Amino acid sequence: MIEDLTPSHSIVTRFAPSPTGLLHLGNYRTAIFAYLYARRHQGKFILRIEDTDRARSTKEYEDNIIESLAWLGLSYDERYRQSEHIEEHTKCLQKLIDEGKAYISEEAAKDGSGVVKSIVRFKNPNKKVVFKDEIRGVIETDTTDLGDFVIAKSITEPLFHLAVVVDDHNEGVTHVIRGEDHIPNTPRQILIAEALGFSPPSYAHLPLVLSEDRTKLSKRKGALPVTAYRDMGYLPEAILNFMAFIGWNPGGEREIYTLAELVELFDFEKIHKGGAIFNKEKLSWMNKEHMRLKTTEENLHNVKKHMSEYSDDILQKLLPTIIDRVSSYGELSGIKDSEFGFFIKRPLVDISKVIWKDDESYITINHLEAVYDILQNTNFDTIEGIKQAIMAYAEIHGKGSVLWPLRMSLSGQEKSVDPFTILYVLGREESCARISEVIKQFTT
RNA sequence: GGCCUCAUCGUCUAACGGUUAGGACACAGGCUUCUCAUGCCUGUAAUCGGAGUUCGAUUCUCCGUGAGGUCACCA
Repeated sequence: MIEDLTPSHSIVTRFAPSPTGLLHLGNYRTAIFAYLYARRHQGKFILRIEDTDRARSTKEYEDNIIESLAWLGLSYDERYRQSEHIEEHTKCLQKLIDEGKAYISEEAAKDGSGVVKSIVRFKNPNKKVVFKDEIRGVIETDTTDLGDFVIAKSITEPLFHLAVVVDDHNEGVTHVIRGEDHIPNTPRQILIAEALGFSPPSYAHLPLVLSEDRTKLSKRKGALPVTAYRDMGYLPEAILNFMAFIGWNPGGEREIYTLAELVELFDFEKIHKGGAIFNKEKLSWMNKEHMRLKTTEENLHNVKKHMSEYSDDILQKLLPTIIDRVSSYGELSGIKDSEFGFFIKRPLVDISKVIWKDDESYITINHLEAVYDILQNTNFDTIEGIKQAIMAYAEIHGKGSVLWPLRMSLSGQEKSVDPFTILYVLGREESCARISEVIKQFTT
């Protein structure tokens, strides 16, 4: 299941989510960038499930992360749970204590239970920490006001900062790519790394994905999990393309790229520093662009999932029209009845609406009968052929006068797909049946 | 509030000292059209402010202002 895809591992990046809730799209953008950077340099991409908070981590959330990454097509070379490395963490913790760089402190638990716990605090050397961020340049912090921060709940219960530093080092992570909200954490982690004798990795802090109000995107601001987009019928290619373009751009005016192309072009230099708002309208547009890039087979497959009651024959013939009318496959569930329902269910036609503008009803009947006759000798193999046959007549007698009644008779709707497509999809038999039905209504 | 980070159309962005500041989304108008939807064309719209540096600043520096992030025995 876990496969090693790459021969050279000079660059190692990781995505380190915490399975304590459903991760939203913004969280996954970090994974996209880490993936892109690793693949760009034929490096290694690791998925590390950060479950040191055992109480809040669940298998369900972990599975969702794995599922989401798989759907997006972000393959990793290694996967593990941080909890599997607790021995390593404890070893490092002990080393720090032995060397006087950390100490055990007996303190009352913060949960108010009154229990006294032996937490481990890091002995802050109170120095200035300077690191060069790949995106932001030199960042300098005086760590004095951090105090002796807690690095473990107990010797066997490591906390975030310690676990991250030890794991990144042991896994040979060369580039820590994460959100800007981690900048304040970086000095602490560098301090721990130095105390352990590790040379810290490079850091690249990404600009945040923002909600409409310009604050960090979050679930309560309406951010959805990746799997929700999957279920709404979005294309992973579009999600990838769109998210990669929030805060990054290869330059130039082209906007639609495949994952492979993004890998080719990815580069820290072009990453923005400022946060960017997640714009779902543009995501819709981009999704539609990617739908257009899909093969007929792929689109048919995806459309079927949302229009299961339609026959393969209808779907196949109607596909271009269907794709034109939605920007995600999921939208089909909402519009299929009103837009396409008449294809599978013969409509009730209100003959008062079949007449074009001020035409006399006998004119409408004549046109309908004429079209009916034309259809008898028309080849139904292509829309174009049908159109030519009908238009030869309609051009002479007035397009509206002929086409409107035709379309109304076929669809029963004032607004619908054009009559030629309807004819093509319905076929001669059903089309003529509907036309003669309307003629019959007029004459009785 | 302390510390940190950031700043081009409403939004996503291009421009790495010299452009009528370009593109896309959205919006508005028009064309195509039997209707709807597509498609095509056009338009509205931005360099936060102030000092420098420079022959010349969106671009470099500083100061403001504004915005965001972060200050857990979460990650």
